[in-house]
Amino acid sequence: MTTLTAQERRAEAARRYHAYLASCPARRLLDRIGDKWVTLVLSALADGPQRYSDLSRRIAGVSQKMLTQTLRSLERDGLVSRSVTPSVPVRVDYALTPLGTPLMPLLAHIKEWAEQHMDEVAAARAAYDRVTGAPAP
Amino acid sequence: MTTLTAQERRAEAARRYHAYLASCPARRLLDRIGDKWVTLVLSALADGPQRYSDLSRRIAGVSQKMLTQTLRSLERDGLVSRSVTPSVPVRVDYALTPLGTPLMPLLAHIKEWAEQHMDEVAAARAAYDRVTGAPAP
DNA sequence: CAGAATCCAAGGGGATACTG
DNA sequence: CAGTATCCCCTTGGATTCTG
Repeated sequence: MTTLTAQERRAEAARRYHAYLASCPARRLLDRIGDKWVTLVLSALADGPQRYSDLSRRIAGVSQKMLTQTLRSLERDGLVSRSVTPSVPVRVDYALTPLGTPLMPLLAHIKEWAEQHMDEVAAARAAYDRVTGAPAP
Repeated sequence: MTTLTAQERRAEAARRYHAYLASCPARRLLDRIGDKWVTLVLSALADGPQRYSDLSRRIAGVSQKMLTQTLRSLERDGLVSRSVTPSVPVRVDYALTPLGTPLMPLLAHIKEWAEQHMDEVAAARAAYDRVTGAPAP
């Protein structure tokens, strides 16, 4: 007999659901481009190959840790290539790959939607806060 | 004289950059749809209005806390409407608004891209891990 | 039924310092 | 120059309990 409490059944359902989400392509994509630095790095590289220090300057708000971590993850995903020139000091160039390039039109599409609709969202938010009386607790 | 150390100048640049990002429409949109439960709730509601308990069952992995919090934020953004029927016990229905509805084609577009390309990303990831010898530290 | 409130563990991410 | 390593804070989110 599988005697499970309601709690245990819910926990099991949640576990399965998480496994499902981990395999969902759309969710995986959103996890990547939802990352703050990922989109910024990709957008910067859309203008052409860049050195590490160039990226660091262009994306002024990023820490070295997050920049390196983001670049590593993008390299691992095959979206960005990393090429080292063994000079002194070393020079490292990053660039979009053939796999990463077709991502840019999608980002452009998202940006377009945002510029068309996000002001309405902002207005809705202001109206909501006016009614509830709370700007953002 | 504005005598600033290199650290102070970098900190100031980061501060400005964060302020810029907070006002960037595309970034704000990505922050929303990058949220795990937001997309799942919106997708569920795309099938028509749903009660709280319906959503809770359909999105099996979500806690009540996150479901409520997500619904509140979506209501605040004007993407979802909340209607209370004062019966006993109360009944609450959620639905996409005219502002939230046009978001669905965008999500469909993202999903389409993901299903076309995410397997290549997975392959790149596997190749990367094979070379580096690390499945995922 | 539809939440609100509280507690708490895990992880993300910044600041700093060091290196080949 | 292009990182790596470490510390540490603070947010995120799950579990639990209580209510109208």
